[in-house]
Amino acid sequence: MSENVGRWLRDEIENAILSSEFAPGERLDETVLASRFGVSRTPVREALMQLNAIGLIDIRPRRGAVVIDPEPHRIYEMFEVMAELEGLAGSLAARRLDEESRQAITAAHERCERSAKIGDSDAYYYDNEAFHKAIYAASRSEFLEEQCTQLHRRLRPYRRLQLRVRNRLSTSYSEHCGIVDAIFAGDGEGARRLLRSHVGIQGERFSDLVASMATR
Amino acid sequence: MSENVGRWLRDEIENAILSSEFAPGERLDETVLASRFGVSRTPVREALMQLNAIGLIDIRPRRGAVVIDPEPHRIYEMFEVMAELEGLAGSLAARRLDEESRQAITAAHERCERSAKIGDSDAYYYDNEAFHKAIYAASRSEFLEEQCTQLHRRLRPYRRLQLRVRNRLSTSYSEHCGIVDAIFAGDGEGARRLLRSHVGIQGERFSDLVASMATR
DNA sequence: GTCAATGCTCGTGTATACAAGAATGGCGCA
DNA sequence: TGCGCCATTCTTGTATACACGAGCATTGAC
Repeated sequence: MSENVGRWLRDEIENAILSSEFAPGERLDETVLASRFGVSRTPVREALMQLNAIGLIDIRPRRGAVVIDPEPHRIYEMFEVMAELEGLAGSLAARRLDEESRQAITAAHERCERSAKIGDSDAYYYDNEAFHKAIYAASRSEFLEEQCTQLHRRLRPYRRLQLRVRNRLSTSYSEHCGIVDAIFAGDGEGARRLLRSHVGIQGERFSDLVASMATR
Repeated sequence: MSENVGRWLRDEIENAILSSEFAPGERLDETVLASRFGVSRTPVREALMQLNAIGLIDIRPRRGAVVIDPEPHRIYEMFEVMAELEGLAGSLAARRLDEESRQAITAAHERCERSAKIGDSDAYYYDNEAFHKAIYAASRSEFLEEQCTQLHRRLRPYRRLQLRVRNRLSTSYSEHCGIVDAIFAGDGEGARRLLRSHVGIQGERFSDLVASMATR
């Protein structure tokens, strides 16, 4: 439990939304949430305000809060921006790589390899997240790291859906290999280009996304 | 005045911070703010929470809120990310340009020309902002537009300082010309490259920034 | 004289009460 | 029987009260 109830609640509700326990479009009643978590309405309101600022829910005056239900084209736009930021992180990482970051990336990359080899999509999901976070950290730009982490969080549910697509696991891993090589070789532009196409969703991957969103 | 007091207050306090009325490092007392704006502490707290989420202030439990005083290297990182996002916006704008966006960009560009010619740095400051926003809109990516607008807002005070630097006005305008040419020619990669170097702060422009921050 | 501990005061964190607006259901009229 | 308007109820928005924690000052002891 975090230092104050509001932040703790924000994390709780955020996780509930990201894990689809609170479905998109669902109304979030302050009183219901308050009794569910055993607190008063005040910290619930604080948590909702923060989620509103993050962009996870929509609060309309006198109308209450609802979980945002983003349209596919908006998800696409978010991936587009994510690709750009990850590309920047990769290019900075390649230029600024130090021993510590190199080890962190290597470790995460090897965990991805194991998960991909045995085809464990859940394990790969977590290892993949660690891999990308290692690259954010290696960029040595705190602000960029924060922005990437935040956007990554919001896109988390859709990333998970993507991994279900046939062959995506091994494709993803082989793309990781190229990215690691570029970063370790100090090839900033190469890392940028590879990360951009790794993260972005072009062509049939967009229809995969739409399809998986429809059947969820 | 906005629909609810909290949002109105957020804007008021945000403007006060961005215009340096509330200096970096300054303590924001809830009671003082409440009496100053003639409201109770509740909406003040809501506004502060939102500003905290945006990243303009820092709220520590039982310690209250202080205006964030970003270090120069962090400002640099923010410009670095901004450059990347604007580059993306420019490349998308070049590929997706329609008549409406073309006219908006042209209009803003011509206003910049007038302000630059007469050396009116304040007018140029506003026209420049409109110019960049026209490019965000031309990208036809709502999410990217939001992200750019938000980051632009946070960097606003420093942009203003930068314009004070000798010759920056005319240099900036001539860079705009190249950007407009690239976008109108449908040259996405050219627009991206030019915008990145236009927005980013490399070399001596970083020391200019640090110097202007110190003497403000 | 200096350092540490305790107590007081100020300010934030949470709860609750009250008011205002929006939505829904019922009743009346066409 | 259907549509529209009014009233009631529910939910949010704001205010205020109370409690807890942190910081600072003062006093006592070494």
